[in-house]
This record gives sequence, C-alpha cells and structure tokens, in this order.
Amino acid sequence: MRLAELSERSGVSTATIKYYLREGLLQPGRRVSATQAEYGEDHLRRLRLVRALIQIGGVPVASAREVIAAAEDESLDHHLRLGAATRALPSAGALAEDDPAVETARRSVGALLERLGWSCGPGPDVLGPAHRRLIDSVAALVRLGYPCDTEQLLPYGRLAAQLAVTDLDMVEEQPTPAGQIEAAVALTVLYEPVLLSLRRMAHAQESARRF
Amino acid sequence: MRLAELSERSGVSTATIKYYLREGLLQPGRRVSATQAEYGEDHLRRLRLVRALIQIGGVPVASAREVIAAAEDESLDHHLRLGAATRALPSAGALAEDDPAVETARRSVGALLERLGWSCGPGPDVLGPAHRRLIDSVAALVRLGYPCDTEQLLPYGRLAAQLAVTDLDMVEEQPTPAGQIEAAVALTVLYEPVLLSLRRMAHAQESARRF
DNA sequence: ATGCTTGGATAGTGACACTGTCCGATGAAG
DNA sequence: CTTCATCGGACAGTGTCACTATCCAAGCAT
Repeated sequence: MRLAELSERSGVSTATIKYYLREGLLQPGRRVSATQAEYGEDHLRRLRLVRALIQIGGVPVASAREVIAAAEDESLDHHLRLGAATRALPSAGALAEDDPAVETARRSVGALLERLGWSCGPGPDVLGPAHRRLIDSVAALVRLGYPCDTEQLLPYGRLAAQLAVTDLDMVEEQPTPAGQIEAAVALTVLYEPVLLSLRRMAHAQESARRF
Repeated sequence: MRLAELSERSGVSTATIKYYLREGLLQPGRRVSATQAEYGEDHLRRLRLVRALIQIGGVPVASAREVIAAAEDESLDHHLRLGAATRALPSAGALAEDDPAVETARRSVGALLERLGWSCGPGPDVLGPAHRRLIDSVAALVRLGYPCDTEQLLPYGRLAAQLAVTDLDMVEEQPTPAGQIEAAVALTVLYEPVLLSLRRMAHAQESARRF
C-alpha cells in the first residue's frame, strides 16, 4: 500500500508517518519507483505499536526508537531483549548523593528488595532506571513526611510481583519469540495506564464507600 | 524567610519559585516592604508538594494549579475534595465514536466495572478522566490484537481495589481534614511511579526466574 | 499533454517548563 | 550618610518535544 493508505488505515497523518520514518521508528517502504514506496501489513502493525507506545504509553519518541531497536537486535538473547522495554524509561538523571531523604529512600528500597527476595539487577552500584525512579519517588514522599518505609512499600511490592506473573503469562501465550518480545514491550507499557486508571477509579470507589 | 532561603531549603531555584508564584501554584509571601516578602514553613511545605507533583508525578503545571485550588476550596465537601486529584489527570480528549476498537474497549470496561461492583461515577454518559483513559488504553491493546477483555482486566481491577484500601488507610491516618486532602493528592500521585517502578522490576525478576 | 498525487527535505509551530536579564528599591556595613 | 550587594518583580528568551506546513521534482492516471 501507499503512504496515504497506510495513513488512512492507521489513523495517523502522512506528515506524522513521514516524521516517524525520519526518526527511524518505522522501516522505509520498498521503493517501487523514484517517488513511490510500497508498505505492507507489518508496517501497519508496527505503526500502530509505535503510536500506542507514544500516545497511550507516553513514551518519548527517542525512547520508542531505542525500544524498537533493542527488540529487533538479533545479537541479544531472549531474556535481554525482554528487558529492553524496561531500560528505556525516562531515566530522570542521577540521584543526589548528599540528600538525607534520598539516603533514607535508598535504605527503605534496599530492605524492601531483600524482603521480597529480589536480586538488585546488573550489579551492586549499577541501578536500573526503574530502581532509580523508585528511589526518587520514595525520597519525594519522605521529604513530604509521608510514611514510606519498607512496611508501607511491601504490599505494593507483593502486588507488583503478582502482576508480573499475570503479565509474563500473557507474554508466554505468544507463539513466536518475536511475538513475545513485541508483547513484552506492548503489555509492559500499555498496561501501565490501565493499572493507574483502575487505581484512581478504585480510590473514588473506596472513598465513596467510606464517606 | 526570604525567597532566597526558601530556594535553598527546598532545592528549587529562585527563578523557578518566582515562576510558580506567577502561575499561582504558591501563595505570595507576606509583603514586609516594597521589595521584600516573608515566607513561612507552610510555603516551604507547599513548594515541596508542588515540586514532587510536577517532577516525580509528572503532573503538568496547569493541572497542579487546579489540584491545589480544589484542595483549598472550602466550598466543596470532604469527599469531593478528595477526588480533586483524580479529576486533574491529563484528560486525553474525546473518544472516537466510530472506532470499533473503542467500542470493544467500552464494552469490556463496562463489564469489568459491573463484575467489580463499581458504580460508574458522576452519571451514565459522563465518564471521569480515569475512565476515559482506561477505555483509550484498552482500545489501543485491542487494536494491537492483545487479549484485553474483562477476564484479563479483572485481576488488575482486584489489585487496584486492594491498593485503594491501603491508600485510603494511609490517608485516614492524617489527623486533620486539610492533612487528609493533601495526603490524598500526594499519595495518589506519588505512589504511581512507585507502583510502576516496582512492576517493571518485578517483570525483570520474574523474567529472570523463567528463562 | 496535463494536472493531481507521491515521497522526501526543510523549516516552522505551539505547548511546556523553566531561565536570564534588567530594574528600582532596600537593607546592611562601614 | 554613603556605598553596595541583595531583594522581589516583570518580561523576554531558551531548549525540548512532537508534530505540521510548505515546497519541490518526479511520476501516474486521463
């Protein structure tokens, strides 16, 4: 199909598709003449994924490119590629070293991981982006004086562990390795707004129940 | 304290504090002369809250202002003000009416809410922003062909309900109504990155366990 | 032959969250 | 009383991000 048809079928404007092509989020189509290119069903599928990641998941364009690239990198093994989505989070810079709130947060999170029996990841001092973001968030809560020690965090951690089982089950339903990678990316990112929306709705529900 | 001290104690630059003052996120200080103003502990606390909402929670400045305003609006009752945080989500525009994916999503979500026994909110057709975002997200998953019907959603919903209980317990620990409102805002927004980070870490953990 | 469409290149847009610079007034030091 | 750094306020400027508008020459359809 032509660019215009790709645009119509995906609901994404041609200008935006061209932008994604420029940014390397989409493979260029098969050139059929000097001024025309042919796109296939896989382009459409990929475009829909990219769109969902960016619009629904709120993933920055640059991160989306990295995720896609990692998912396609044949040199990595399955497990590493499954983790590719995780590593492309907005990484939020380095942690302040001298901030007491950050120190408290670091200790709470460390104790939490121990209680949950989670290994910390790559190395002792090399924290993944999710780990750093967790510490940052806990530090902000500590700074505001809210209870956020291991005791408070533990139920969240256990719930996260439950979610991970459900999520990985869904990933394993995919027959092909490539499908599993794509599912891991899509389900990791796109269930996030689902979870947050449900939590907010549950808040409203529970609040109405109590008052 | 002076603006400079407020800046030093909060770690926010004076330029940014002035910006927040302009935007109405912070009350102006008590004018002590034509060119000087005095700020108190409550300004510091509020500044830290605003900073956390914006930096950690990713709340847009305009939404943060609305949240703060609603939290301070004495004319609303307790329950309504508790919901103020929820209503200031990035609202993501109207849903496409003719999209079959959106229709499917709407039905799945409706069935989910019924199964969970949640009342839909304000009215029959007036969906809250969280509700709309949920439908949008589910629609994106449907469009990509991932399983996202009521069966898949139900465990997420139940988990969200559990979270709401924990969260509201934390809110109710606050002694004053004003403290409860602030806690509701802060905990709703700031536990979101905590939850998402933990989920991603749990994914990595579970994935390592399986492969 | 003609006129509309296509894909590519490049520059521009608007929202967002600050940030830099200037200013006159003021408070503090000598 | 003078000097001089500092203060708060106003306003324009910056960098980023995700597009979007315009232009162009080369085709394709009629």
